[in-house]
Formats: sequence, C-alpha cells, structure tokens
Amino acid sequence: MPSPVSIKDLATAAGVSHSTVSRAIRGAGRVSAATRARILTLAREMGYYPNEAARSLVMGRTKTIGVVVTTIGDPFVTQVVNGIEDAAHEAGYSVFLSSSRNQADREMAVVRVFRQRRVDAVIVTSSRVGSLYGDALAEFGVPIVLINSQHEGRYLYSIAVDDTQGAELAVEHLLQLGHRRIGHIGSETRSVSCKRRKAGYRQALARRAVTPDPSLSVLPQAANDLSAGRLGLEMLLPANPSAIFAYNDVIAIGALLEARKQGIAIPDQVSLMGFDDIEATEFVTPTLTTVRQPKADMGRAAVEMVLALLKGDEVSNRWLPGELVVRESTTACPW
Amino acid sequence: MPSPVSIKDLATAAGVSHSTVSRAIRGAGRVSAATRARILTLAREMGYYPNEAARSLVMGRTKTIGVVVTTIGDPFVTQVVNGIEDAAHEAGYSVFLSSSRNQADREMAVVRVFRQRRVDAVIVTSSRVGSLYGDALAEFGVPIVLINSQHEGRYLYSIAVDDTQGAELAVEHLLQLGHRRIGHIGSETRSVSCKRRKAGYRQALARRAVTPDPSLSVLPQAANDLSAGRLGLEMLLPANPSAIFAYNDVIAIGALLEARKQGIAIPDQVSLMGFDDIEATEFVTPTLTTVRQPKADMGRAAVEMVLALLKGDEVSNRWLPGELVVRESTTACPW
DNA sequence: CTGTTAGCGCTTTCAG
DNA sequence: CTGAAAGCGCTAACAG
Repeated sequence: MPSPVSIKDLATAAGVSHSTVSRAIRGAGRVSAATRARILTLAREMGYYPNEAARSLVMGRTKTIGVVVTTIGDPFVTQVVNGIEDAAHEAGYSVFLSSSRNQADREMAVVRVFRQRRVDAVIVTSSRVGSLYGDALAEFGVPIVLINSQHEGRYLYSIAVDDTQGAELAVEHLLQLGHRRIGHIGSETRSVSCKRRKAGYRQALARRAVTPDPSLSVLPQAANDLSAGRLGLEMLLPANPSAIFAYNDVIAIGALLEARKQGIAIPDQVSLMGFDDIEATEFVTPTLTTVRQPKADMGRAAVEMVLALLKGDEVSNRWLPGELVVRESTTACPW
Repeated sequence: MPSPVSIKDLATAAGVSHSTVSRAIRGAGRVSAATRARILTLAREMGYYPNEAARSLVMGRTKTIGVVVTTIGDPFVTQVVNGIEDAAHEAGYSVFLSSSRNQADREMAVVRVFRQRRVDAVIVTSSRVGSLYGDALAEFGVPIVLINSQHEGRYLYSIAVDDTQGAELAVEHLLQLGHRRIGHIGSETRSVSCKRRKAGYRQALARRAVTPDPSLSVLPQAANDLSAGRLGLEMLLPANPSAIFAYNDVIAIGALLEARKQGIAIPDQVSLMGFDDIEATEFVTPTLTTVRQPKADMGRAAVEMVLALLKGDEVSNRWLPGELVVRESTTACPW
C-alpha cells in the first residue's frame, strides 16, 4: 500500500505552502496561474487524491447520502436505487446502501451507522418504517426523504407514485374494455398505499356509475406477495369477476399462476392487471398489463429533494403519476 | 440541526479529559469502571455518536468497502449485493454502492471517488472490467476482489461460481432424461464464463460418449440477453435439438418466449434450462429448470476475502459450486 | 498572490 | 488510572 500522498507532500514538492496547494486543487481563492498549473501537474504525477474524510471533518459535511431499503432484492427497490445512485453521482454525492430487512434491531443499527458516518441526508425507500426507527431518524437532524412510504403523514418530505390516479387509470382501462365485475386483490403489508389504490379503484367505478360489490374486493393474508396473489384469486373466484386489478405485479403474477393451475384462461376468461411494472411482467405469459411506476425517476426526484433541502430551499412533496402499460393480460369483457 | 455532540462536550460534562472519554467509549485502555459508566450514560443522554470521519482520519482506515456493479438492475447483481451488504454490516463495514454502466468515463469516476473516500477495499461484481479501469483500481493499492469476473487471470483475488461444474450438472441432468441432441445458446458479452460453461457442456457430453454437433451450439448477437435467447432458439431450431441449455436464465427465458410464439411446447417437444436461478424462473410458464448460483453466498465470500486480505492473511480464490434446481421446463426426451 | 495559524473530532504516545 | 500534547489531512480566516 503506497501510503497516499497528501497536500503537504505536494506542497514540499512544489515548494509552496500546503494552503496554496489546497487552493490550487480546489480552484478556490487566488493562485497564480503558473503555480496553479505546476501544482496540478504535480498532483497528477504523484497520484494525489484529496482525502474526503479530512475534508468532511473540517467542512462539516460528508457528501454522502444514506439509503435505507427493506431489501435490495425487491425489484421495485432496485430500480429506485438505480435512480438514486445516478442522481447522487451526478451531484458529487456517494451513496451508502443499507438494508433493514424490516428487523427492528437492524433498523436501529442502520440509523446508528449513518449517524456515525455523518451522512448529509437519508433516503428511505418503500418501507413501513417502525416508529422507533422513525424517531431515531428524525432526531438525527438531517433531511430525510421517504419514497413510497407506508407511514401516514409522519414526515414532511416524501416522493411517491400517485396511487389513486394510477389505480384509476388501471380500472378505467378495464372499464373501457367493457368489464363491470372488476375484482381487487389488496395487500396486507402495504396498508397505506393499498388504501389509496383502492380509493382509486372505487372512484373509477363511481365515475361510470358501477356500484362496487364488496365480495369483489379481497385482502389475502399470505406469507408473501406471490402466494397472496394465488390466495387472492381463489378468494375472488366465487364472486365471478371478469377482470381483476391486483395491488401490485407480484400479486398479479401469483394470481396468474394460480389461474393457469386452475385452468382459467387469462385474458380470455378473466382479464388481469397489476401495478408497478416490474421486469417480470414481460416474462410471464401472457405478459402483464400494469401501471408503471416511474421508479428511477422517483429515485432521482428523492435526490433532487435532498439537494434542495440541503441548500435550504423550500420543497413540497411530490406525487409522480403512474402510467398505463397495456400488455397481453387484459382484453375485452367476454360477456 | 442540533450540531452533533463531540468527545469534548462529553469530557467537559463528565469533568474529565477528552482522551479519557475516548478510552471509555472504545472500551480500550484502562479507565475506572466508575468513570467509564458515568461517561457511557452521559453519552447516551447527550446523544453522542462517534464521528467516523475523524476516526478514519487518524486511524488511516475508513471501514468502508466500495462496491462496483455494472448495473444494479441485473437480478444477479442484486442478490450478490445483498450478500455483500449483509456480511459487511456484520463486520462493521459500510458499503458504498456505485454503478459503472460499462461506461469508461463512469468507471474512472467510480474509481476516483472510491479513492478519495479512501475505501478500505473494493469489490467488483460480474463486470468485464475495462483495462484502464483495472489498472486504475490496481494502482489504487487496496484489496480488490472480483466476483464472476469476465476478465481472465489479471487479478489475484476472485470469487466465482464454478461455471464448468455447473454446466456439467445441467447437461448431465438433460442426459439423464435421455436427451442426446442438446443445444447450447452462448453469450457474446460474457465470453470468459461462457467459454467455461461450454467446456462443462462438452465434458458432460464426452463422459457419455455423445459426440458434440457444432450446429447445436450457437452464439447469437443481440441487443440484450432476452432477445439473444429468442434469436438463439431460431438459430438452433434447424439443428433439431430435443433439449437446450442456455448460458443463463434470461437467455433461456427469451428462448422460452420465442418457443411459445412459434408454437413449440416446452418441455414436451423441447426441454429447456438456464443458469443463475434468478427470481423470474418461478414466474415463467413452465417454471425454469436451472443451475443455481449461490449469489448471496458469493457476496458474503467476497467480504470474507476482503477481511482476510485486510488482516494480511493469505487467501486463495474460491469457486463456489452451482446447484441443480429442477423445475418444469425439462422432461424426458420424447424421442 | 501566498504563507501562517488554528482547528474540525478523534486516537495515541508519553508522563504523571 | 488519567491528563497533556501531538497529529491525521484538510479548509479557512488573517496577515502580509
């Protein structure tokens, strides 16, 4: 390990003081063009890279953002992180990634670590933050931006998809296809956005004067989304829906798989759609109609919000619109 | 922002010197149990969190690992990062995540940033590192561990799946099902591991004294893996295979979709399998037989290797075995 | 335009 | 067992 060269090494090599070097490197303060150039080439030759830790220490900021996810495996989270990393990189920020696994102890640990690292801001994606966790983060005193939070109105700053609008879009699509008996499979674990999507579902029906049948709305309790979808389909079948709008794509795919197992043709007998637009929607047969969440954009938006907060600007919460993506799993009502 | 309390604040509050506080906090050096306890409770009350930047500065290490991925979106990468983050967290390390996008300028930028941040080590996952990039990383002087590198024998430290063994496992499975005309769809973009898997394919055939038919081995050139799979199937069809072993799952899924389009029944007419065991294997119909890469384990192994290197231990490269996962897309040869 | 000085928060000798 | 002092690499007044 060739111990890294410091500003001092450069200074002696260039025959100037270390503060002149500092100024030259940063391009701040006045330094004669000549010495500046000399220092810069010297820096390159000697392989100088400013020590960000030292800089952080004196400047009181780290140029890092702590990103908390429940699990990196979630296909939704992945794309959001992509957007975050991208925007952060552009702005000269680095990203600490940490997953909470929805475990209280880990959540606390993550907060502690971020605190010790003095991250300039925290972005939390799509987790139903436990209250402990939330408090710890809040008292931490740095900007916190939540993406698709499942925690109602506790925090100031958030980026989310417009669940209601997205759901309306979905159900409107089904209505236009002539469906009237439209089922809905909800999600136990994301109560807040589920509630909003269900509201959108109802509003879309209402606009067309379709009276909602309670038996067409189910809330399966299952180990994970895929099995929730399977269970949801079973629960819905007795109500005889011609179309189903699932809370999200994984649930929809679960329903799709179960339908196949039961010999129900999608979309010929039942149209089916989800929400999110995860990659797998293209892998299933039939490919899945869905409402796209602008995942990467949401990540970028979160970073923008963070930067604005760091600058001291006023910011307001943003609700990004969902976008209908029609694929093969929905078709005209057969009745 | 309540400016963070420092060791000094604690010192004055406790009526001791700041070095005593330092010792107490770390539990290092001798401090009387009494004062130690006093300081610790005080620390809790006042919300003290050691400033890791300051610590890094004096200790000459940051307890951070820089992780480079080509893109976070890749389902393989995702799980590896999961394992990395997990193991790093356990060891008290934080993870900087950065994606290179396979763009030369970004690759250089990532290295530069990691260098400035003085990460203690770098883990690079599944990228065919450009040579520039590689050199820059190498001269950086910290341990670098590569996971599934597509760069032959340039680096000392690597973790990879045993491509050859995995491929043998796959082809052996097909052979046991009675298949003899086994096609193979390769990957343009991952030449190194593709070569190894192909070697495994050949060895498995050889062991059963099946002479390989060159027309059964194709290397489609396509924009991405999914379309490579589609194209691969088309290229393979004239050779009349009863089974196909694709380089990876996404390619296999591409082939699967194309087969459906062409009215070819999988697995009744053609058995099909992939490699990796990504999530989507469970979403497709039929579900996909594959060779599981222990992705999270590979991530963990990389961290273990990093820690060993940091400790100055000798390490040797590891090849983790693949594991056969039989699902629905393979069945007995119909002929 | 450049050097001197102080100090960010912490660890680490070295004395006591 | 505890304190004093130095210094990690850098920025930021403040003089010159």
